[in-house]
Amino acid sequence: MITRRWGCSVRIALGNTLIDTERTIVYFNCMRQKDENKREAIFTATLQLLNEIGFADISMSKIARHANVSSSTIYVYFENKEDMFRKLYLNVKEKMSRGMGANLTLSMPVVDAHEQMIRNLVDFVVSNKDYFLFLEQFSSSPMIVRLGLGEEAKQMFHPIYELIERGKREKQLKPIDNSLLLSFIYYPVMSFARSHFYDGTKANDENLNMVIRMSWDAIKA
Amino acid sequence: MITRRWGCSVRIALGNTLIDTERTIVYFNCMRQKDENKREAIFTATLQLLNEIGFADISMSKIARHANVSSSTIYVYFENKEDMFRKLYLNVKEKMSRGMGANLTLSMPVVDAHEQMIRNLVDFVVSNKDYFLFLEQFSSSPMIVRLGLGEEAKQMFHPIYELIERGKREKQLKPIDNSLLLSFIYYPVMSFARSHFYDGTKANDENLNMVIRMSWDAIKA
DNA sequence: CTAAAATAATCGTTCGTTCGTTTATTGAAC
DNA sequence: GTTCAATAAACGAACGAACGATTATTTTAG
Repeated sequence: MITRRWGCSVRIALGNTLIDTERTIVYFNCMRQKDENKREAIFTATLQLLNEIGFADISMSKIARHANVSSSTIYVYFENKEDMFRKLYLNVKEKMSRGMGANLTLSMPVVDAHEQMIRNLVDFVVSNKDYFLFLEQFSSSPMIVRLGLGEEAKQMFHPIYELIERGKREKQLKPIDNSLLLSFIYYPVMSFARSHFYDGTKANDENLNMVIRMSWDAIKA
Repeated sequence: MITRRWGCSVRIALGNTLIDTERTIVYFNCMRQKDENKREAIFTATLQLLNEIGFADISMSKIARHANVSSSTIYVYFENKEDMFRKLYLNVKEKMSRGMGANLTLSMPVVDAHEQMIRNLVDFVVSNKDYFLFLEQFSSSPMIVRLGLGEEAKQMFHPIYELIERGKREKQLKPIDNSLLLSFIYYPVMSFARSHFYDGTKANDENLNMVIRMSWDAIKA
């Protein structure tokens, strides 16, 4: 990682102090950079294969073939298979969490924030089918528990929990467990998304407005 | 399957006609019966292992070991791995479907039938954790599509669809897509069940009554 | 030149499945 | 009641293929 070089005169900035030296032994970095496109290619290939053939039939060699890299290259970026799945999940979960919390402010009335959040969720899921299918599959598998990602999973809903807490404080929402409220915000939307992909129930404006109204009817105080 | 025997005199019933013969070659069955306990043991072992290690790490040899049979014995009862998963799914799905439709009559008011159905669902899931976890995992995997069980999956909800159709006819429920109504009946309950198992949100009477009320508020006309 | 990225070749292991043999159960014959 | 022949259940061993991971080597960028 570190290469030794001789005889340079250098100026080093240490905070506000500048140090000039001559004929100093200088150590500096000259490592080859990782190609972040490859990490992304591996992630993308894994997502596509997982949604096509599932955890039962996926393998490192198939992922490598699909990503156009050598299977051993994967081990440059990840410790092992489990580590790759873990990092992929954290990556996708983070995007999903950001997606659902977009354009939300504390100054919005709770009812408007609720509507915005459901629109965010549907937008994100419909335009990121791979992420959605992966999250459904991963969250339903025992892997999420075995990799110790149970708490991470809950963290995904942080934007929803914030909204819920405020809604309860402002007496707009029922004063009940967060998990019960979540059951009527997040999960119906995921079901709606699945219908959109599999049953052809179009996620059109009319249906989306209905989902928003039904969810609100369920959770409002 | 068929054993040949000589010199019997037999009487054969063909509809109403009786045919007597002497010194006829007679073929009849004397095969060893399959031990249905073994089929059940294989199913049970598969369920437990799937919910413990998932589709990624399960194997026929592990299943066999866990079920106390030889791995080759599994192939007496099932054509191959896929066939076993298919039959296991159909088996569990059928039980789930029966469970959710218990004690429902067409003479009940829709609101009461709705309550009964949610109670059925929670009862079934809470007392059949293995079935619940398996159905969640299987339904979220691409296997259900690849095995051509997409239509079978919808059939599971037949009791709910019947209730929904009647509710719409009687103007008790919103006149919207079945899938939207399903999103606020079935899926919140599954979410509730998962909270029960993982988050310790007890599926007590208070919470259950709340889920029933919230679901009804969402779907009522 | 160096060092890490990237790879091809290969490791021992496990996979799903099949094979050949043994075991258990059957109704008929004795 | 005991044997008998017959057949499928049941099994242990073994198959080639593929697995996840490692090693040795080459390529590439600074």
